[in-house]
Amino acid sequence: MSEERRLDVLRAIVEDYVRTREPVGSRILTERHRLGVSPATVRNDMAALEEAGLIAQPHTSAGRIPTDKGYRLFVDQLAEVRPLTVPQKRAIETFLSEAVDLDDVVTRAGRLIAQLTGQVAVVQYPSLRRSGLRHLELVPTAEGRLLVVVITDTGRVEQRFLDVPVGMDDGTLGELRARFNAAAAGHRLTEIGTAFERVTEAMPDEHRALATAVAEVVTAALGEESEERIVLTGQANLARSSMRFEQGLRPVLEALEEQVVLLGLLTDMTDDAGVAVSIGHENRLAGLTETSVVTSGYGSSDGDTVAILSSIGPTRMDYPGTIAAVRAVARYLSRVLPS
Amino acid sequence: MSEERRLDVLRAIVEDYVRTREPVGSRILTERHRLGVSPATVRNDMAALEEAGLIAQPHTSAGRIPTDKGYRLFVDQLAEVRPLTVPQKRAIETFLSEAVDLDDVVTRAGRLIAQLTGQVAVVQYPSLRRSGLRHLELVPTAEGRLLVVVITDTGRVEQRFLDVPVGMDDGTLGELRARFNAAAAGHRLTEIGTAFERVTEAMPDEHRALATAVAEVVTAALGEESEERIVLTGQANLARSSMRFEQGLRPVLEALEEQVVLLGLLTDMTDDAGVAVSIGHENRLAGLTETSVVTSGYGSSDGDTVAILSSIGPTRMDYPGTIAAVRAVARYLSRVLPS
DNA sequence: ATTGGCACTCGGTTGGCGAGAGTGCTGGAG
DNA sequence: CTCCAGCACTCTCGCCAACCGAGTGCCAAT
Repeated sequence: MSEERRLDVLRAIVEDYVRTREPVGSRILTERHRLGVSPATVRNDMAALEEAGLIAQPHTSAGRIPTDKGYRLFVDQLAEVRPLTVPQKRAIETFLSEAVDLDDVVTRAGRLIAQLTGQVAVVQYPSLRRSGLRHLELVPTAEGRLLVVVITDTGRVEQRFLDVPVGMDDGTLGELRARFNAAAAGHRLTEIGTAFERVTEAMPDEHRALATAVAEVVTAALGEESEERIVLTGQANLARSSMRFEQGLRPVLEALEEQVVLLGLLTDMTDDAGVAVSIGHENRLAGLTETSVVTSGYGSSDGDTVAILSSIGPTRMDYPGTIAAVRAVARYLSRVLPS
Repeated sequence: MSEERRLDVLRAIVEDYVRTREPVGSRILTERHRLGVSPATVRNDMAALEEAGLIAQPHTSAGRIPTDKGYRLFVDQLAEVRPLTVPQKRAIETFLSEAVDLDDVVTRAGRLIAQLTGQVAVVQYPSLRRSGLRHLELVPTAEGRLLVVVITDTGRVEQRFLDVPVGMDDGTLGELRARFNAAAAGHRLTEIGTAFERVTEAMPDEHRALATAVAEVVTAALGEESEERIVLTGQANLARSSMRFEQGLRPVLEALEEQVVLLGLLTDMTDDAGVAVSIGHENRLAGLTETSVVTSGYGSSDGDTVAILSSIGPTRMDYPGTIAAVRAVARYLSRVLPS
């Protein structure tokens, strides 16, 4: 009983089941896959695979379907990488390069993933905490309010209002702006706290209060976990006939709306290098036990990960295709990101 | 055969059907609604209502359900306004007032609507074209690129990159910024084109090219239809057991993802005054023929509509409750919006 | 105009039956 | 030791018939 053929059988089962979404039996398998052996032999292999927990049968007299564990083995060892077609690559490139600002880049990336994979796409905005500061702007508004605008080198713009008790003139403001910008230039947003401290200390007494207030607002705004934003696209794909979830799609949609939790999941599973896959019950989120998640980090061209993008679909998904699409978009995105 | 009682019957049918989501028959009706007449009489009224196209029966021996036309009559004449409870109002107020910036306001408004109505919420960002300009910022980035940041009085921030062929010094940039800001102060974004023209004409020759380029980018960016952004929340509500669509929810989800078309629909149906309702086939969008849309404009406290928010659910929805929720959120939103 | 009575219609459910698909097992061949 | 053909067994699915109940429409009586 060759070990190798058993894996061939598993691969054949996964591929067939993904394509037809019907449990696959021994006869069909031998007809469609030139395994060179008879159905009876395949049945023996199947029994072994089932014993190992890699496949299961929905009911006694039905074919087999892969288990989560089976998919895992398939993804790790059996799946053949299938690069995107040239037209697909070109489509990604042109569609992304047409984007006019960061919002546009992120939503377009989402559409792209949703379209290429036929599944749900999740794209995170470049994380503030992993970005650098490009520019800090202070805009006085009518009454005693100050608008603080932070522009990162990944293109994000954040704004906060600040109530300033004392009046201030444009000169002070200009100086403040210049000093802060000089102090922060090139630093990661997480590191500017100390740089700002030096600035505030150097300010003349009468303006020190204002300076500390600004510094506080900026660091507070950028430290907030809640400011991690994501974009969701392609939910309509979940309702396609090809996706039937045992539990219905309610739990899935609900899980997707818990953006904070969802983002946590994605962050945890993404290691810096390349694409990560989480299958079925490997997802700690209850609503996603019938789905698999394929994610990749993306970032500036120097390889730093500043955000995550991913595709979510049923465990019975086209893993090679999805992985290829996610990887490709992540790469192009890294190239296109303002840096 | 009193006309008035016939309408009572219609109202009773709508209310019962909305609550139980089951076709309602003559017996049940008399039991639950103290109409003071017997089932047989109700049957006669029902026959008349059906003749008038206000109700229908799914199959011969089932109760009646309202038609789109029936809902329309109900909404226009029969529905009793039901104000929100005090706790609900308070919840709206506190939840919205906790928002830290415009993004936050819009997403919170969406969550609120989705939660209050148990349906899908659509919230449009304040339209650029109907906003005023608060501040224009020019930020030079490393190479010969200029980042143009536009801040509106509704709190939106838009940004565009601009390639500038010639070198430029901070002084020129500062002057340009000052002039543009002075010229645009207080104007609607749609009107700043002419104001900008005067600025560019007044510039010395060597900087005129740069000035026109900036003016062009700003007006182009703000004129784009595509820059109308919306936020969608509560899709998970569509999958609740209480919502069964004949055609499944695929067409609904698809319609919701066509953001441009959807926004067009909402814009068309919103008249400046108050809440508008569009029922079933009144929606021109094919995917939304089984749904009803309740929208309201919102804007700054002076009553101008700068954006739209709405709730979308099955035609069999709680109209009074939905209308009340949409109206309330729109009002609070108008108060909270920076102005 | 309203009402009680009555025959009728039709969808939904239940139970039984047969066909088909797939399995596990066993015994024999290479 | 591996492979394979044959066979009995199991279980789902689709079909059909029968039945039940809810609800209607109509009519005659008040």
